[in-house]
Order: sequence, then structure tokens, then C-alpha cells
Amino acid sequence: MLKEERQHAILNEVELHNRVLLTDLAEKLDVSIDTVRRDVKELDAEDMLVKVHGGAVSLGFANYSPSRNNVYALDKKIAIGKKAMSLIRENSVVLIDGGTTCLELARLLPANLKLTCFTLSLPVAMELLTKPNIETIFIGGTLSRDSQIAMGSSAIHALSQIKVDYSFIGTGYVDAEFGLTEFDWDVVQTKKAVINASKKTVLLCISEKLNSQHRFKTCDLNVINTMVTELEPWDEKLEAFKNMNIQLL
Amino acid sequence: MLKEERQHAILNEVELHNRVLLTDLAEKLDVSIDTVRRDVKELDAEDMLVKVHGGAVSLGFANYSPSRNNVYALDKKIAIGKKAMSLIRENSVVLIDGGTTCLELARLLPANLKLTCFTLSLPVAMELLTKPNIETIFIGGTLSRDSQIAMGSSAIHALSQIKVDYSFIGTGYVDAEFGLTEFDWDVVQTKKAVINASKKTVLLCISEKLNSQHRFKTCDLNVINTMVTELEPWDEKLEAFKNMNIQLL
DNA sequence: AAATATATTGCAAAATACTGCAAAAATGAA
DNA sequence: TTCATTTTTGCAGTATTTTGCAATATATTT
Repeated sequence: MLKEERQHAILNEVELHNRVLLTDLAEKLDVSIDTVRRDVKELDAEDMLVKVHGGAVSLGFANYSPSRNNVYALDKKIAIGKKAMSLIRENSVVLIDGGTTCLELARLLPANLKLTCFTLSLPVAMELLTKPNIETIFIGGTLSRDSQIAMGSSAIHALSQIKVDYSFIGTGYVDAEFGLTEFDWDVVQTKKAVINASKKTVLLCISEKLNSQHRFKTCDLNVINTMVTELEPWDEKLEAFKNMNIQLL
Repeated sequence: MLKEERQHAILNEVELHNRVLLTDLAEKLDVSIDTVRRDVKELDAEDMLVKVHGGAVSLGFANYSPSRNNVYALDKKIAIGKKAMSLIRENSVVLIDGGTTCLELARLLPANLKLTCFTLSLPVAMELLTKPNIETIFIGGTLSRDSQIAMGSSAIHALSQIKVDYSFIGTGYVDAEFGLTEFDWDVVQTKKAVINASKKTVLLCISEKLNSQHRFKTCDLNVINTMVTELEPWDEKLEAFKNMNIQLL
């Protein structure tokens, strides 16, 4: 088989599936993984696809995936995502909310993890679609322009039909006493529906949001099962949350 | 055998198969491999084919590029989008399907147009969110990695709950006799649901797809109200579609 | 921190390409 | 036709490219 031929086959696979694993390509094309890796490297240099760890994604996809250039406190959010990852078991069913912290969690999901994943967020959905082993189900609804999240009655109704093992949610504000609060009423309604749709709810939250509040209340802290922050467990900022029935990560 | 004759044979092979191995050519033409190599080298210098390590590929094969591919039919699709735009009235409720042609329509929607817009397609949804006066509602469901579209029973159920003024759909293949067909069964099911959810259905279709067909049938042409192509109304390719009850744009 | 998966690097074997050369074939003028 | 000239062809030796493997480094996952 000609090298050019093989590279065409790779491009076709990538265009068709948007993301492919090098191991799959090697098997399908019946060459060593080194050869596929070299091919993908060349094609990447020619801007025919984008090489990623373990595989390749199509240009179209790489362009849709939102940039995280100006994400506030990115490293903290990555740290939170990594901690939250430890809760996810293979073949479980989870829901990932919108927001940049939840998006980081979606990014961190390994390509080989088998998972069923619900989401309300367009960017999260885009990210999940790059993972070959994740079945992604989008909860439809009216899309909010600024948060790029499905909301409204149809989203709430769709959520009422499911029960996931874990949901990972963000919040605008959190306070040990007042619980989770938001700026936006519709967001509150949707988050309530998310919490109802999950056996366990995990709150992802950077430390800046601790002990802050706003007008509309999503829920009390005791309905949250786990709170994940980037802080070490003994950090004093977490003091107020310690003698509540919440697992702190 | 004359050299010229042999080179013609080589070109034929290359045109026919897009790729040839020098070893195969040498055997088939019953000359040494050095001779075919020299022939291929000459043909390459004359830009009749592209010589590669171990063989040769046709010009089309060598120039293939997914990104360039996308801009290829872009003008046609933009033309179609503009024509389709003329059907959309302010404050109406429309549904825009997935596919690159429908995405062009979404791109062309003016920023000041007030509209309620349903869609199943992630890229279309992203695009619609950039338009300040369009209310976008995403039809949820299991997302297909390939087409980035919501499909499956939940999408179909959600579609059963709505009735839009116009739906704009694409198709894999269309034939005057066989109607609309697709490669993928799930896509067919979803498109059927889309058609049922709309008062009027508009098919957006570049001329390359006319008179082609595949395994699974979406619907007959008579359930389509309007077909939009980039062709002029009097184009002969449209002849077969003219005495059906379809508005041609 | 350990274990696993993926990447990179250098290397050697195999396949392919290039060079120069001589024999064979074709060409063309006497 | 004949013979010199040119072109074409195949061969042998040498370079280059491609490929898979192993060792090492890096990244990722547990």
C-alpha cells in the first residue's frame, strides 16, 4: 500500500468520525502504530488534521472547540476537574453542566473512558463529541445566548425524565449558610431540575466563589453531596463547610 | 511496445484507480521497473500525474484536502442559502437541519431578523447564538459524532411536540423518482420526524445530489413543498422535477 | 507515587530510487 | 540496405526512503 493511499484513508476516517485513535487506525490499515503516528504527524504539519494525544481530530472539530485563552483561573479549574474525575466510574451515567469549570472536566475525560454523558451545554457537548467512547446526549431547550446552555420548560421537562449517577454542576455563588445562589432566575430553575435528575450532585467551585451570594437561590448546601474546590482539604476557607454533610475534595 | 503507448497505458491506470504501484505497472506492461519509473518520472514532469515513493497517484488524488473541499461547493451553498432566505418571514418559527448547506443558511440570517429557530445541529445552534434577535431552541437527543446532530428516540419525541412554519432540511441523496434517501437509518428516522413537525418542508440541495440515491428512504418528493438548488429555474437538470407539485427555487 | 499508555529517538532491515554504463533497438542519411 | 547516431532499455552498484523495533522519555491514569 502506498503511503499516500494510507494517508488518504486516515483523512477519510478523521473527516467521517471527527476523532480517531492511532491504535484503531493502525489496526484498520494493518501497519504499525509508529507508521500511523508518522503519517498523522505529517498530515498535521500539512494542516489536514490536528494531532492530539493518542489520535487525531478533524479541522472542523478543532475549530469549533471553544478556546480557553481568557478563562479566569484556568489552572484552578483544571485542578478541580482532575479531582472531580476521580468520582467517575467506567460505564456510569453522568451529567455535566455548563460553565468553564465543567467544561474543563469534560476536557479532562480520557479518550478511552466508556461513559454515558448528558449535558445542557453546547461547548461541553462539542468537547464530549471528541471522545470516541462517550455517548453524549444533549438535553434540549431554549438556548441562552451568554451561557450557551439549554434552559426553559422543555429542558426542565427533559431532565424530569432521567436519573443520572452523578451530576457535576457549577454555580454563580455559594455560601455555607445561604447555599447556592444565582444572578439569573432561569438558571436557578434549570439547576434545580438537574439536581432532581441525579442520584448524587457534585458542585465544582473555585475558591473565589466561596462565601458569596446573589438574589436567587438554587438550593441549600445539604442537597449537595460533594463539593470540589482547588483548595487543600485543611484550608481554612473550607472551615465553614466542614461540619455539614458534604464530602469535600 | 512503443514508449508513448506504454505511457498512455500508465495514465489510464492512474486515472482509473487513482493510484498505482510501479511494481504492478512493470509486471502488467512487461518491462523492467526502471523503465516504468522513467516513464512515470516523465509524466510527472509533464504534470499528467504525481510520482510518489513506490508508485504514482492521479492529480485529483494528490490535491485532495478536506479544508479545500469545504470551500469548493461553498458558493453554491451560499447561493442556496440566499434563495432559501426569501422564504423566511419575520417572527415566524422555523427549523434548520444539520449539514453544511443548512449551516450556510444559518450563517446568512441577518442579525436584525426576529425569528424563533429550532435546530438539531450543534454547529447550526452555535451559529444561531451569534444572532441577537433569534431565539434558538435545541432539540435534544443522542448526539451523532459524525454529523453533530441530535438523533434517536428522544429527539424524535421532542419533534413530535412541535409544529414549525418552515423546516429547512438537507439530504444525502435525491432522485426525482425515488425521493430522498440516506446512507444512515437513524438519520432517516430523524428527518421523517422533522418533516412531520413542519407545516412546510424546504429541501436545500446542491445540484451534485440530484438524481442520486442510497439505501434508506426518507420520503417521496411530493411531501417536499419547495426544493432549493443553486441552478437557474430553466436548467435542464431540473426537468425531471418540474411537473411534480414542488416549488423550485 | 506507581502503573499504564503514548511519544520520541536512534537504528537496522527492507523496499524503492538514482546513477552510470553498456547492450539493444530505433532512426535516418548515404 | 548499411552504418553511424540517437534513443531506449535493463543491469549493477549505491543512495535514499520507509518501516518496524527497542530503548528511553513524556504524558496520562490510578
